[in-house]
Amino acid sequence: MSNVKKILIADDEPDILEIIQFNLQQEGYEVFTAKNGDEAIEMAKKHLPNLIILDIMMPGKNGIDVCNILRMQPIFKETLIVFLSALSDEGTEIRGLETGADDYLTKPISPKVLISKVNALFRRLNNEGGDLLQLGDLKIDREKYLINYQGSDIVLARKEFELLALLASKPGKVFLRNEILNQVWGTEVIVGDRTIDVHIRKIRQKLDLDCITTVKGVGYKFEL
Amino acid sequence: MSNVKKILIADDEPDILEIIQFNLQQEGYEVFTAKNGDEAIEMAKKHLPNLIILDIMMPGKNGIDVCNILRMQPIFKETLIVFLSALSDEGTEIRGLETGADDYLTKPISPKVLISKVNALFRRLNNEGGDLLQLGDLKIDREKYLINYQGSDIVLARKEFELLALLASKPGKVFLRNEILNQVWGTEVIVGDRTIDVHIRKIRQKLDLDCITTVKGVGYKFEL
DNA sequence: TCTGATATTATCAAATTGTTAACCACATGC
DNA sequence: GCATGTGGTTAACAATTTGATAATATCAGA
Repeated sequence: MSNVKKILIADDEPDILEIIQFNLQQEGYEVFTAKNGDEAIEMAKKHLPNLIILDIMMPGKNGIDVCNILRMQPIFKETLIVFLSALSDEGTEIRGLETGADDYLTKPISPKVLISKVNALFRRLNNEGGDLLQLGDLKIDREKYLINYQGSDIVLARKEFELLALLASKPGKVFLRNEILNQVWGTEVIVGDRTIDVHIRKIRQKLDLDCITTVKGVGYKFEL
Repeated sequence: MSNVKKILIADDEPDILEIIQFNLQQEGYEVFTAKNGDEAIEMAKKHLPNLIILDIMMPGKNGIDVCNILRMQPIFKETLIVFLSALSDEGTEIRGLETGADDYLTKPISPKVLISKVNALFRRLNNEGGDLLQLGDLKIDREKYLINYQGSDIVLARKEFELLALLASKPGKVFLRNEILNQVWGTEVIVGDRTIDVHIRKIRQKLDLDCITTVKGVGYKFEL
């Protein structure tokens, strides 16, 4: 996962949208916004955020609808989703959580508390990877930007490193080309598809270990 | 992680302790209780619960102290910790979350909501498995894009995989040719009917398992 | 048996990826 | 300022795989 976490906020009140956006940006997150449910789904598909904050009551599709729709797609299974609602109704809260949300927050909420909650959510998500991956003979140190295979260090360029680190973060999982582009290159930059191939090739070359498998028409995966 | 989740609740009010314990037990969790901070730490070490619910204000060590002490030990790094407090003070909540807690709940809280929250926390922790269908000897791993039959992996091309995954998603259900076209090929693309047959054939060939039944004039269905 | 539907096979077109070389931007050291 | 090296991207072409279709064979039910 790239360093900067992406957060999508969906709310029909521009003021709230702006306040939350500002505060989360201050905290170092990359923030996207949506004014309604449909826009939220569109933005989610486009930017593949790590966390989505959904207002429940929005014109058109409401937050719970959006959550349901997203959760049906495998690519959003891991995505953190929290509701942010003025409704402190017990039934709604339960329904929200059972839809597959990770938390249910009620308005009004102070920016500081919101940030604490967001940080807490990410803290746990991050822990799954850790800064040092060890996979058989292969060690990947994200902090020191170092690869070590069978005791000897291997120098990878930054993109190569990030690409390998991403794939290795979930061995076996197939990363779609889209996912890779979003995580390694970010949503801003647009690069061609061949670019990924070339980097994959370089990694395969430097690690003569045959650990990256092509899944044609889908993406790549890491496997020892 | 074992099947039955263990939960430790620490609160100095016996009534609350009992209500929560009862409700969580009803939900199928194994519940331990502690009446104060020291007891909480002792029970945590003894039973290694998956989730600890801590009251903030307790005689002796308060909840935040307990959280701090536990989080220092590697063995409790993965343990879910949530605070449950009558203090809705913003500063305390932030401090609690920054201590390394996963959530901060405020009393009074309805048992149903509490259970929803607890379930939500466990849901994410469990997700390590990813999404895979298991049908007898046949495993379909959508994340790893892999078919495994009786222990050996089978490689399917994308359309083949998607087609099989679709049929297998509802064993027994007959999928009309139209449905299949819509789900696998999308509404945009127009392909002939024979195309489906050919893909079905390839799947049948690769899995020598006879699991796809033709329903003449209607469609196909998956059955073991 | 006849007929409509599906299975099979071979074939071709299209899509996807691998590979190499070249290019540009940028930093470094002379 | 100027050569040099590195990293990242792209273009161009080769190699490969996949997907779709047509043609033919086969099957099941009326």
